[in-house]
Amino acid sequence: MKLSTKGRYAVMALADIAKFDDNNPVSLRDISLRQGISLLYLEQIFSMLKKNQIVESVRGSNGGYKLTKSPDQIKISNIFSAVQENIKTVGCKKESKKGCNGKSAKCITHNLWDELELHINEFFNKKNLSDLVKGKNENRV
Amino acid sequence: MKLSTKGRYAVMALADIAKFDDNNPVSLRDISLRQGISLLYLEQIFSMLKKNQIVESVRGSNGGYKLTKSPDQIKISNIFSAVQENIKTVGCKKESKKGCNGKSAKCITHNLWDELELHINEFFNKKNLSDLVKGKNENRV
DNA sequence: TCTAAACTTGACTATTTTACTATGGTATAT
DNA sequence: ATATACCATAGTAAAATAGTCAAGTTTAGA
Repeated sequence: MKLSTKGRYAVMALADIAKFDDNNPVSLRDISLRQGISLLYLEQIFSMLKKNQIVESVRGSNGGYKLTKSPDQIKISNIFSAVQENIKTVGCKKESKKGCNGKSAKCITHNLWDELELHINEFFNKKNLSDLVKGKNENRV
Repeated sequence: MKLSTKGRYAVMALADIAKFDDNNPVSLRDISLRQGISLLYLEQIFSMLKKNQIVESVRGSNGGYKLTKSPDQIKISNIFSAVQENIKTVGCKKESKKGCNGKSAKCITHNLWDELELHINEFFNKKNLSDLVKGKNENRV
């Protein structure tokens, strides 16, 4: 069970932007250099973030990306759902696998995985971007 | 972020055994049929569970596996660590990747992932096998 | 005693997912 | 005008997942 880079990079990049409280757009090139993430990969991720109104873009030179809302209004869960980093604890929800379909027998552990999903999502709903940038600039590269 | 079948199957299989409170060993063949898990795959998983003293085996015909402890003493976290289903939220712990090594710059989101790991592990430490088999036999296949 | 049922072990493999890279654009500040 | 930035789609190498295959050993019971 591991977190993929897509979700992790998305949060890292947005936290990087959030560290500046001014309204200037931040270029992907800068984020790429600071966070050590491939520029082309970042572009992919930001395309999704933009589609989901987490960020807005400013084109042209000196352009880049800005957050659409203030950091305390952007929850980790918002970011994860935008880049389709979702939690999957159980395969027997949609598919009707043997031992766990709509019929009589429900797999013994089904409830456990549902609870786990809730438990994890609760965490992502509680945390927002501003939680990450407390003590701004202290570790800036 | 998803749970692999190895961990899920291990818990399912052990819960299946725990449903019987008697001391008779349960054969992998029976578990395989009831839970719809490949017998050969189960053998692999139980080899690990045995090495970690979660179960003990009884050889010969009418043999099978028994729990070494009572269900309420077997935590989900014990099972997961036995089959090496571990939580990995961050890649920059051991490897010294750019942007997050031992030096000055610590990746902005590092603490978040550590907290997430703690949050998830807390759940696995709280839950044990007996939590799963409450209302025993009601949905038995 | 014999044999089938059960456990044991290690190697192997197909499929899927991840984590990107490559290519070829379009838009715009300077 | 042009360099710098965003935008979009396709491809792909490596790793992880989810098993299978083969070749045993052990032992209860006929």
